[in-house]
Amino acid sequence: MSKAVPRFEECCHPLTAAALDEAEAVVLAEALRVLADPARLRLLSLVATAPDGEACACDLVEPLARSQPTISHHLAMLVEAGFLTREKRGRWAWYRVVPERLELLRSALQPEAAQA
Amino acid sequence: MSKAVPRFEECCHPLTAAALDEAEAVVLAEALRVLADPARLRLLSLVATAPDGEACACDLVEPLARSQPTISHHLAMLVEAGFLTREKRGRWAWYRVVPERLELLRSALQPEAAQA
DNA sequence: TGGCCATATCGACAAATGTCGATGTGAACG
DNA sequence: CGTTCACATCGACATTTGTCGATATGGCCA
Repeated sequence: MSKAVPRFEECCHPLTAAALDEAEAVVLAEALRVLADPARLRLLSLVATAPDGEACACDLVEPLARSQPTISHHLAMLVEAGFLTREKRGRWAWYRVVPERLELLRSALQPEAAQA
Repeated sequence: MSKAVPRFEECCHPLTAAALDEAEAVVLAEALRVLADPARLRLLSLVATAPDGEACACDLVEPLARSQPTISHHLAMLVEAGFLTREKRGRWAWYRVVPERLELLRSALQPEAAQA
């Protein structure tokens, strides 16, 4: 489940510009799959709307109504996929969204996108 | 796997505007999950780039390198989720993309989206 | 009408995934 | 130091999912 080099640029060849080959489709699908889960969408949403744009993992377990290991697992997936960054301060882990990563995905869904 | 009323409007509350509740997250995740597969992304891409914006199912099996039932299954999912429309003409089934549906999804990933 | 063709549906199965409880790790604090 | 706390990792398990071959459906044509 871990990649040496997350190839984000390859991720988002626009769907409607040219037919995707299998390799491109796999990379894009992996990115979308990370978002295609209610728990991870809510985590992303919670972090995005948190004061100062960052949220502590300790504040994310309760609202999700899932166990702490499960939350930790989902956060790790979001970080590995580049949608979140993690900064450990003392005993706590703080998360921030990476807007550029979301924008990259959006560009793949864009009609007639000029990926230049 | 079939819904009486596909609630597309509920689908795409912007992630970064307000924290998603579980129900909203489930709907959005379902939409993303449909796209989070290489075969379905390639189908969408093939239809989008086809001449006159429509493609016959008969031309989609070979490039995908999967069996005919598998292609049919993925096309059905894309239609049910609203990303494609199907029109049966004679013995053939013709598919078209629904750009508004993709745009709806894009709006959910939009930072600071004004969903008004 | 009978056969062929394109597509959809069915049933099955291996692989992937979300979830949990138990446990490991490492920082802070008395 | 030993304890506590926040978080990550591990191992397990039930469910979901992508895929296939076999078969059903329904239009077209000789």
